[in-house]
Amino acid sequence: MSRQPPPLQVVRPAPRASKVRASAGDTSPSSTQRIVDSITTAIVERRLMPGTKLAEQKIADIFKVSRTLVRQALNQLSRDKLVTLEPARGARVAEPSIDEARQVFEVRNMLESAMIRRAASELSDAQLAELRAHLRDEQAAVQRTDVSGRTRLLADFHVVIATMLGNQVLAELLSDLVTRSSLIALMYQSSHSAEHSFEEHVAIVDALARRDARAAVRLMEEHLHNVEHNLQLDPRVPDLEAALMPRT
Amino acid sequence: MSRQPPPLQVVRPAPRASKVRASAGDTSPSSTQRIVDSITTAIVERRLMPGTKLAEQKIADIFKVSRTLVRQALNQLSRDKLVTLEPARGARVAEPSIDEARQVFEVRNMLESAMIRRAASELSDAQLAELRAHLRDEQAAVQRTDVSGRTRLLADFHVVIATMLGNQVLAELLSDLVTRSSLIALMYQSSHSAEHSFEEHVAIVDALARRDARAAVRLMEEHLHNVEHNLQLDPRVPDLEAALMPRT
DNA sequence: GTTCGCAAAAGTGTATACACTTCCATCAGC
DNA sequence: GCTGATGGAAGTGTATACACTTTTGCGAAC
Repeated sequence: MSRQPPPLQVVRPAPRASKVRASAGDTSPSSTQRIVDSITTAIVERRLMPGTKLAEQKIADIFKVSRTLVRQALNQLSRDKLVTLEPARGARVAEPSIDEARQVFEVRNMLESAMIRRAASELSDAQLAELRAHLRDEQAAVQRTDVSGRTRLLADFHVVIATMLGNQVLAELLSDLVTRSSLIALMYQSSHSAEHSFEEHVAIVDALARRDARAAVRLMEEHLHNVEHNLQLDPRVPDLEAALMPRT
Repeated sequence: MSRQPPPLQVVRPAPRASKVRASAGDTSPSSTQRIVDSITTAIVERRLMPGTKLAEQKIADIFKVSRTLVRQALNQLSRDKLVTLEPARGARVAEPSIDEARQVFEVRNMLESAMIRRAASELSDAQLAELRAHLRDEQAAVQRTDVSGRTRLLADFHVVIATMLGNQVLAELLSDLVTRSSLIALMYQSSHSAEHSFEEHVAIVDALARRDARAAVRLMEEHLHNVEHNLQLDPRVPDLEAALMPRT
């Protein structure tokens, strides 16, 4: 009867975490980073559900390292707001609140509308071509119903633009926010389809190609609005259930 | 002859770190957080200069804890970009590049212009009164040439507005960026006086009180522009010096 | 007098040990 | 049968140990 998810399934090593962080040719990422990336990917790809307990020793066993490194990883993840740490109670996959979701999307809107405005005037034709290539990847992933790949690609779209503008600070910030958004979408079962997101991305790039800044901004704002408002944010079922089943 | 700063002066415990982070009545902050706050404050208040080596054992001795907790703190600080970690070489106070400075201010501009626009329409009269109170504190600190207090208050101005808008996510993000800006200002000797910043803050609040969103946005953008462009960002002295004295 | 090499010292990276808190099952008392 | 106490199991928090890397100082060779 418990709504509590199962206590930690297998965390497979991530295929390739397209992290913005590791800038240069980091040939051998640290063990800690490996763990962070694996857990991040597992969360974004829905293999780890919100609320799942992340016991240090179990993760340590899986990755064959000591708890020391696992703790470092969990600390990093908690700063990203992907896991929550309760003193002496351990770590679990975060369960972002409705309010937090609202705030994340508000900040994304602030950043991304300004970003896309600049993109319309500053991106080179070559960069636009790269964006189109990214869109093709998105489409391919959507068509072959590659859920994890498509989730990552749809999220990366936003980060790629930031990177193209040459602003690493922005790219890292946005990377965090986009990852958080994925967790939020996962938590509040979005009815916004991947196809829909993809099409909106296409429209945005088209506007960029026309150098139509106003349209691009409008389309980006609509896109974010759609993603946010297709979440099941109404405190209906969750509230009742949460009220009847206080999690310990 | 070395331009290298002295190898770590005393890190006095911080007086009061007005961190956005600790939300509720955190009566006993963890040791790790104590260290993070102390070092952060020390950096912002210019008691620790960029490039200063932060040896784990020395810090551990100062705070009377084990290296374990110091490492946790240094990891957090490196995520805030206040400290740079080089594998097997240890931690030093970060020396943000000119390019990073540019990017930080660009992101701040994106966030804060959108923020101040919302503030103009959404802040209550009571909140505006609070802002005025904050301005009085700023003025007092400026007048009595309380360097550390004034630095903190001038930075807090921006975070306070974010908090008033009820967006914790924005407030935390901005808090990080503002702290980074302090380190940047410290590194590139700003010629922008505290008095000048204070006066610009007053003008911004005046515009908010008139509910003049456009003026508020314009003033905020000018303010950030002034702060940024009064930095000695021209790669003149630093470049030559750096070229002649490669840091090991 | 300068440069190179080597060994000791200092410092970081990871694992492990142990104290202490929380969780959970069992059992006595009602 | 139910409630509440109790002891152990599990898990987290911090310190310490030890391997390995970088740095530094000294002396030999040129």
